[in-house]
Amino acid sequence: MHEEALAGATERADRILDAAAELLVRHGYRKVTVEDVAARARIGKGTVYLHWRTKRQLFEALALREAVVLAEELVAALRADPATLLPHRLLTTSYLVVMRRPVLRALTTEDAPELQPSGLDRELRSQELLVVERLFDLMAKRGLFRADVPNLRYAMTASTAGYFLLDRIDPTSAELDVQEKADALAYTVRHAFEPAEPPDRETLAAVADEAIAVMEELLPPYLARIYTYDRKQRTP
Amino acid sequence: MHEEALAGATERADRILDAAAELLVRHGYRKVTVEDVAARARIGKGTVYLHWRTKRQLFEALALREAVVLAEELVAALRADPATLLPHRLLTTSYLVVMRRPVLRALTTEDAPELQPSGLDRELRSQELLVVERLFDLMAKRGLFRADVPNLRYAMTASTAGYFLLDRIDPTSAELDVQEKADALAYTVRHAFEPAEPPDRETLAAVADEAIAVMEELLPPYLARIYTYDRKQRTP
DNA sequence: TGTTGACCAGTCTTCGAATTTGGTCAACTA
DNA sequence: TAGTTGACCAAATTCGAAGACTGGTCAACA
Repeated sequence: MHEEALAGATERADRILDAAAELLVRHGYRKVTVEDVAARARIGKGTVYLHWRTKRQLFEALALREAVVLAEELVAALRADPATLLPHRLLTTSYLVVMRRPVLRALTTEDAPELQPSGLDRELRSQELLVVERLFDLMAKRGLFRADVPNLRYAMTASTAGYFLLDRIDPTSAELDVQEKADALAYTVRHAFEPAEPPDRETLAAVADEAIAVMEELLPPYLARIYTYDRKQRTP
Repeated sequence: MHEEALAGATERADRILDAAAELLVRHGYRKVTVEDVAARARIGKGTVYLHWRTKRQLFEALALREAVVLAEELVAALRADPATLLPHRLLTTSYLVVMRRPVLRALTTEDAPELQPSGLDRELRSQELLVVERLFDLMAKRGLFRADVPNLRYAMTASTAGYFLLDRIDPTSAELDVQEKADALAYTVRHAFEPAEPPDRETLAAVADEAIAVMEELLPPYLARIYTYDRKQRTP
């Protein structure tokens, strides 16, 4: 790929990722072959390997692209209304985005251990963890969480996980529609972890800006990871 | 088995179930053979089939026996202190019992689809569901839950499930010890679903009695199912 | 009457062959 | 010459049949 074609290159990368996405939701990680993806993107198999070193990195790139979309949606929502930063709103927004995007849904629903974040290299992973950590700290410090929650991180994760995972286990939960579940989630988070009085408008706006900044810090390395050929990294 | 030996019979059933329990926690449902269980109980394999029609029913009996223990522990706790009926206390008590009893822990942790409640026959299952339903209604009606929770059942299930399932998925959560997790669970349920003011002592005691009655209704059919040979039922 | 283990049919495991697939690279094209 | 490709290879996966195992039965036994 020569300089001039770089734009076209990430364009092609996107086409490949589109193909991978389509096939992933239809057949699941295991049953999708690199050749299928290449064929669907109307390119040769070798060309796929000009973008990523392994099948796994290809699908990790797909997962990252979806993560970026999620982050961008959150940022957009925060810009439109800083009150989106309230934990229950942030959570339900995320929940709805995940459940409405087939790929994200497949990634959380289908347990493809190959695609779990553990597959990512340490730098990026720790960066991501750091962001979550920083967001939590930021929000906690600015009074978006009640101060006395024991093991806040764990409590949030555990209380929230069920909403994402339950349909996998208990078919009963399929009866409710996504919006109802989102409402239940919102209610739970709101009452379990938020203070009675939300912060006033100004601080909310200020913290939202900080949060946006933190999240946007994450995007460049993610984008780099998606579209830049990585000569070293080779997740084994 | 003649009349006189009936006591001895359930005694033997218990010995078999003990053997099954031991082997279940060690090797998991799949790897345990009926012959192993019989050998460990120092009886012939055929004898196992004098108690239950299938391997599956044997292990369902084991699961039921554990459920009975759980119910009894709850009843005991309720008798000792009616305030145990407060949702956050009821939940954490259950959680701690489950996590501290290897068999219950294995049954919830290890996903042996054969042992999921779905395996039980409709009558008993619906009876069990009915009990949960009735407990929920009872508690809701008497003010143990806040009145405005949307989809209370689902919200409770989803918010709670993560605490039982998370270690399976996210090894990070293994860092906290059981008591800390139980505390987090208690906090969450307490704030998410309970009213600011708990019911007064008297009504609490009264409702606890009702709850005990409801739960104890469940025990006889369970016990029957565990120890009575069932000539018809044959879960396919 | 109560117990058992030999026995049977169906299932699961094994393991080597055959096929598929991830990944490479020499040849090809524009 | 930069960029692309599909034939090619080794490794992994699937397939299939032989064999082993296990759930469940029941005639024989205690």
